[in-house]
Amino acid sequence: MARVSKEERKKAIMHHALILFSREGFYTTTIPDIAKSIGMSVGNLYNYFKSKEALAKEIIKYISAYLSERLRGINEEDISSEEKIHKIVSVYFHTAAEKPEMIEYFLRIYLSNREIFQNGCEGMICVSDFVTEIMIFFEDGVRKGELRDQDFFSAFGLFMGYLGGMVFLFGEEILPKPLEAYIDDISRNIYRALKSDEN
Amino acid sequence: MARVSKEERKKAIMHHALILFSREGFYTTTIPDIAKSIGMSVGNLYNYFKSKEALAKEIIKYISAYLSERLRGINEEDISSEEKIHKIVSVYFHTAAEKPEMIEYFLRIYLSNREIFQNGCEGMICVSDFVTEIMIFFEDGVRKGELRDQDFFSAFGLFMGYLGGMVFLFGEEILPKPLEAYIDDISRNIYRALKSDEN
Amino acid sequence: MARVSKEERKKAIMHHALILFSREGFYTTTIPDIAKSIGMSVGNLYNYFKSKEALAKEIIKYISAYLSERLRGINEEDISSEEKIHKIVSVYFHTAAEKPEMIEYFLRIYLSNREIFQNGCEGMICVSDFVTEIMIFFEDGVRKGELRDQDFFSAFGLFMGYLGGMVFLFGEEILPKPLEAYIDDISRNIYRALKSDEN
Amino acid sequence: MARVSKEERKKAIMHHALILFSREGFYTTTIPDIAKSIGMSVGNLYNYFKSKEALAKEIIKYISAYLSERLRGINEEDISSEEKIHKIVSVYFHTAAEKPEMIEYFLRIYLSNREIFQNGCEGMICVSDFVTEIMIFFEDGVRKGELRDQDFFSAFGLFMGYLGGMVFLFGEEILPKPLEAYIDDISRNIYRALKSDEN
DNA sequence: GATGAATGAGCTTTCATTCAT
DNA sequence: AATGAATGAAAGCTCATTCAT
Repeated sequence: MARVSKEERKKAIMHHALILFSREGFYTTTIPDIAKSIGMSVGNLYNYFKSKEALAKEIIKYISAYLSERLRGINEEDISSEEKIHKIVSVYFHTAAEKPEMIEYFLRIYLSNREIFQNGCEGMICVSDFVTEIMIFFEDGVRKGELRDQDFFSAFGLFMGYLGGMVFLFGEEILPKPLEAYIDDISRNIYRALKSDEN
Repeated sequence: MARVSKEERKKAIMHHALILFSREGFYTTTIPDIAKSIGMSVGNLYNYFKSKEALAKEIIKYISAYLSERLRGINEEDISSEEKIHKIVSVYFHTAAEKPEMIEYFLRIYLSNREIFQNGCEGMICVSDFVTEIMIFFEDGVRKGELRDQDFFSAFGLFMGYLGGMVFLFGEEILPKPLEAYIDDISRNIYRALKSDEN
Repeated sequence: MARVSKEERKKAIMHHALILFSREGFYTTTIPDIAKSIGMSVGNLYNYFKSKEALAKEIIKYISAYLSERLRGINEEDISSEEKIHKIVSVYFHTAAEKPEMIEYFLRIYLSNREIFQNGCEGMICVSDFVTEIMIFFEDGVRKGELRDQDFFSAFGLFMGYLGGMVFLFGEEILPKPLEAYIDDISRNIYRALKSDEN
Repeated sequence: MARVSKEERKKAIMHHALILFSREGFYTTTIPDIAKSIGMSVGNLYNYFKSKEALAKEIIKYISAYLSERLRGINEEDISSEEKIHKIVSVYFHTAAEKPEMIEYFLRIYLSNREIFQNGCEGMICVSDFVTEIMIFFEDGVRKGELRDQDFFSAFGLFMGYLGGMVFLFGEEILPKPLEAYIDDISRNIYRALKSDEN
């Protein structure tokens, strides 16, 4: 057990907790549930996270870092805004398909349980990396004349709400096709909504 | 106490529970909390709803009925799809501003706590009225040639995700302006995304 | 509803309660259950019996009266003790087969829930009619020289314990044959145990 | 607290619960009552037994094991059936006198509350050890020609019903003499009922 | 670091009984 | 006599967190 570093152990806990929280909900997942899923004692888990809430907060920071890193890659590419939109949608949906727990956690745990994230994650502090990348994408597009210059939140809400909504529908098993099948449609819709009129 | 009918009393309970659930969350709102907020005993509350979950399910049905009724009014008007979009966004945002508990409940309680609504509200049964109205709007628009003929869920996700996302941002007090200030922007974005190319 | 006398109404309540108590147990049967089974309101039921316990006590008195009446008939017949034993066993088993609720109530509710019958039915006050008839049977037999003169309770315990035990086994669906099939065997065993040595 | 093993702790809980259940009844004994009687917290009690019913079931198994062990000793002795009957009655009554809670539990809790023991203790599964020893005693006696060959249940019901009935009368403080004073009478009655005719 | 027994407050739910009508 | 909404105490059970080892 002493083989792995404290940091690796924390990661492992977060990974297991993320899966349980996203699958069962924050309140319906117990600390013993999490401990058992890692094969660790309840008491020891508290050596790594001082409370269930603290664990939940660290997880959302981890997810934000993960997603923003992927967005940063796209932002750094020298491609049109239209192509970037397609890539962002693609990354989001592929993540939702391959690591559904991440997006589910974002939507069902983080966004929906204000009371848990109140102290320490107010506003969007704990997901600011992620928001920043969307902002960079949007402002780049406007600067290049590819996107209409509108209120940032109108654009941000479109992106996040639309993608989140689709993943919700997918999670409810309402969508008749796999998520990836919607990438083209949705990218097009977003692009049409955001593009500048001269294009 | 016999002044009010059993049905009115149920409505009153639902109203108080709706406010508490949307404000504090399902799990962090207790039955005694609800009873106290109405000035009713805990035991008596169970004469009206057989469980906390049953209460939550009746509330979402009530919200779906409320919203779908408003949408039906719009669908019945003889106006363009563009105007309808504007009216739908307007109704949604005004509801969110005036009865924030309804939209918050929809987003934070209903959509995010699958386990609560599993038995009896699978799929979107408990909000089917509402979904139906969106479908009618969309298919009418396509039939009239005003909207592009695309996958319904691509359109539905745009509507519900986008509007929900904005209300989320508003609830987090992130939006710099009141919700209503975004009606024009958002209506335009949605219309651009959905309209047929010949328009 | 005013057609029937108060006494008839009480009987009806006792009858329904007897069935429910014997089938489901005293604590697992609720007053609303009883009220519903008669088609009467909960409040009105309390006009006839001042509490659940009072109802239970009246029921056991009723059962004792019913059984003792049958035993009195046997005691008054001019037949041998051996024949009387056979008739008593027969009455008991036929009652258990045809009105199982009576014997079940006696065994499972009355004998097993001391706390309910503590005030008002101490000792065997509420079943004294019944005990008295067994005592008459036994003392008659001794007087006639047909039964051994032994401690009354040794004889009473044999009668009541043995018969009760068989009904228990029957209720548990453990007996391979119907109750009545055991009448001869059991009568013989009791007679052998009790008869005087000169016979 | 770590002085005692988990198994010893379970035994201790069962012991205290047994006394309370037999004295006060299953439904009138609360989990807090039991916890308090051991000096343990309510929550911790649930670390040992997953429910009140599970606790009740383990207790009856324990009692059955206890009694059957004593009966096995008697069955293994090389003595006549008449002597065995005397010893069995003696063991039963001494147990009832010294550990009244055991017999009371058997009679008042186990036999009378079917609903509690329905899942997991159907038929006589949870007391099968005990029933088996009575069966061995009876069949040995028949084989040796000391007991009449009759239906096993006619004999079993006599044994268990009679002994149970006497303990009931004792528990009701109806018997004028201590239980032990009845051992000879009752043994004789049982022997007369069961013995083969040639003896 | 690691364990898991122990705590106890607090949850949802039940139900005998009352009482205004 | 009759109704059934209303009460509220108390039940069984859960679970985040602690702490002795």
